Amino acid sequence: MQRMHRAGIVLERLAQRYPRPASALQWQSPWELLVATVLSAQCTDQRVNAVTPGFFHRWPDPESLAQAEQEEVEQAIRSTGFFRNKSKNLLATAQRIVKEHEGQVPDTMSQLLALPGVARKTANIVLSNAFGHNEGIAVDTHVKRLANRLGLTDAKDPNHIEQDLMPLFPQNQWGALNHYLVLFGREVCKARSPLCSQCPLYDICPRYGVPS
DNA sequence: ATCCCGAGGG
DNA sequence: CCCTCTGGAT
Repeated sequence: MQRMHRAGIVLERLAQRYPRPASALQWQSPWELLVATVLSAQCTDQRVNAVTPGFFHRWPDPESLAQAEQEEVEQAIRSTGFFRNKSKNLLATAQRIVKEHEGQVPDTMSQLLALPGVARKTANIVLSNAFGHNEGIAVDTHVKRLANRLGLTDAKDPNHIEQDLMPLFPQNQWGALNHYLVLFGREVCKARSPLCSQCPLYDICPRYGVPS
């Protein structure tokens, strides 16, 4: 089966499984989505959701966070792990947004990548979900794993995987696509003991029924 | 012990 | 390509 055809089925079936890809859009602003995405690194969304209400009440926009002390940011996000890196980067990002983008989260790839702590995965999430720009596909550990299992790519480097995936999917609604892929990887095509018996893609998966 | 919706640096 | 950063859940 050709990869293009396989990708079409992936999109169609996952759209059925996740009919309302709104949870990535639960955030009120690009700023909230950016912060939540940064916090989600190596951390479950449950723990992210535990700290975001307090965070956004205290620092609702880049202007307010830009004036914070790193110490208080660390305390606020401690439970999400990597808190020193995350707080330093978020603080510097907020200050840069105030200084160079008039307090608004930028909406271009190059401007997002220039923010400390923001690489392609985070930039793609923000571009596709906050701004509706279909510039790239967000490749995290989940997407990396499932794309390989489904035979959509043989690459291991996330940037190569993204280049392999982009031509396979119609270049629209990538916000929803990014959401589907991450959810599916987390909930079904799990790293250990994947739920193949419940998988909507088992019949097109080269790995279905193949031991280990 | 091991893993989790990454990014930066060597 | 490798390593490090982190707490919390299991």
